[in-house]
Amino acid sequence: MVLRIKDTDRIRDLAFFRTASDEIFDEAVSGAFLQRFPAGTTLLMEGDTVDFLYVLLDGAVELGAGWKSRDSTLAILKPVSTFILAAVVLDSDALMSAVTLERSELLMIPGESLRRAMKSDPAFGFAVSQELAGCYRGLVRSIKNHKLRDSTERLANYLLTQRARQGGNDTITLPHEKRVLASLLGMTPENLSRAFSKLSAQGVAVDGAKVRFDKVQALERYARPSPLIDNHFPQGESQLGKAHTERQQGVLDAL
Amino acid sequence: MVLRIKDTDRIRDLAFFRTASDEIFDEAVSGAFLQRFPAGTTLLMEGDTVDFLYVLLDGAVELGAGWKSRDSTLAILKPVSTFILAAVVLDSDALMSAVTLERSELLMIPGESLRRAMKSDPAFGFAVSQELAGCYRGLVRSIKNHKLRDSTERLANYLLTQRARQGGNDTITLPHEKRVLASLLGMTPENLSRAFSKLSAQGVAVDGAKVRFDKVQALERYARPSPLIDNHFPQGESQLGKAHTERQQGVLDAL
DNA sequence: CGTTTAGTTGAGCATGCTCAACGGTCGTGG
DNA sequence: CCACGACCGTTGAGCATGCTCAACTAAACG
Repeated sequence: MVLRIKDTDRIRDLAFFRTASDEIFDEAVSGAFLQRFPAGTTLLMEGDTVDFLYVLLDGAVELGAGWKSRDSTLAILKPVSTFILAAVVLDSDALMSAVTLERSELLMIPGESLRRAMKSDPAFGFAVSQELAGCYRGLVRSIKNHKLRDSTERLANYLLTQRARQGGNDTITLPHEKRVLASLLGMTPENLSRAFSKLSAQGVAVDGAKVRFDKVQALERYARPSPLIDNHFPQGESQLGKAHTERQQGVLDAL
Repeated sequence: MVLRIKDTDRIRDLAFFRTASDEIFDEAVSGAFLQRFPAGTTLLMEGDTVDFLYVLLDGAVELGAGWKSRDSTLAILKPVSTFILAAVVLDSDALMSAVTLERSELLMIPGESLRRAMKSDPAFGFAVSQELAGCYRGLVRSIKNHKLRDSTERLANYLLTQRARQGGNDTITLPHEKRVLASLLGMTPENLSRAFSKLSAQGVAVDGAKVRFDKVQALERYARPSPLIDNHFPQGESQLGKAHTERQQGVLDAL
């Protein structure tokens, strides 16, 4: 399946395509195709050789890893996110497996096209470096979130992040099932329940997927969000502009 | 202080300088200088704006982060490693603090020079992307190591990695103090002691900084090292060649 | 209606941390 | 040369966070 006109529009606006010339864009995207997958599809297993850069345009994808009968969620991606860019740049194999959580729409760009475009246009190469650097920093934030905070603190900060993204209102809707949210925050569903109960002391009231904040200040005092860990700070321009310089939302969310 | 001839030679051979032309190399390195720091020097604190790319040429550097009176070691770097490359590429502030653990020698390359060189030479830009991608993958390995293994398993794999790096002999020398090794492996010194005792069942005998392996097979059966987590696998060419395509030893070691 | 699945709640357990005490080594200074 | 102190490493006891296992409820779906 070849790209249709409107498909290219959707990705033309991605952080690392926006600055590219039309020729470079065409080169990078040559051989790319758009594909839909049902929920639960394994796109990639650990150790597989990586032939494509994936761009999640719609749906949700879980990145995970396993060892010796244990396995763990490393990130949950929401549109628009690229993934396994690092493996593509190094023409190497995947360190994480990727599975669709919902019916999803993905753009698949041949790795060789991408590498060729990087080598022929320095501005495009620089844009890819910026994307990679953003992914790296997202991972660092994620590690800090996990190592410096206990599970209830992670939940509190997650809720404040969602509040900021959903308009700063006093009530939000959780974007995932609670079991998915739990793995995103690095805990079991049981512990997520208990963490929600603990936060009732900070005015957090849960009803299904709706969460109401009755004492935002108390919650903030408890959560102590930090611009060095969380990525939702108003500092300066619009959050969208910020989100564009440092993307890969999923990874920054993630545990 | 200006670079002397032999200093440039030492960095000319770094993964992302090797492919560059002399002109680009000079441009990237213009304004760079070499500096020595005593042990315990804070090179960078979280949140500082980053003006230089650091290259550790000798000594050891700890990357860490803190929040709300807690703090944690994220990586320990050994020569030759770059650090805070991602912040430099994005011209952003530091997400980690950097402290020398020993007397150390560092090359400091002005961020602006580096970004200019990336934008003017696609081959150099691509090399920086490769370096970044390697750092990213090092972090992913590190997270997997931490989330999928308990502390004793991490120690066992660390010992096998050291054994491979030190020539596959039956006895190795620990390259760090045990307290540093503990933080590298993400545990307290007390627990490191206990983990060593547990591994005596697998033929691990400790005497100061010397470790002897009496039952390597048993240790390997226990540790189950994986090329998707550990970076010391013989797969194909020389390990050095492999280490060059995917560098930043410290980060891959790290917790 | 039964069956399934998500979510909650409770009890017990395990990994790893804190705090404290103790032994050994090294370096300094009397 | 020895005494002292500082620090690393070890060992033990108790504790906390988070996990497993199990039972139970409620809502969704056939």
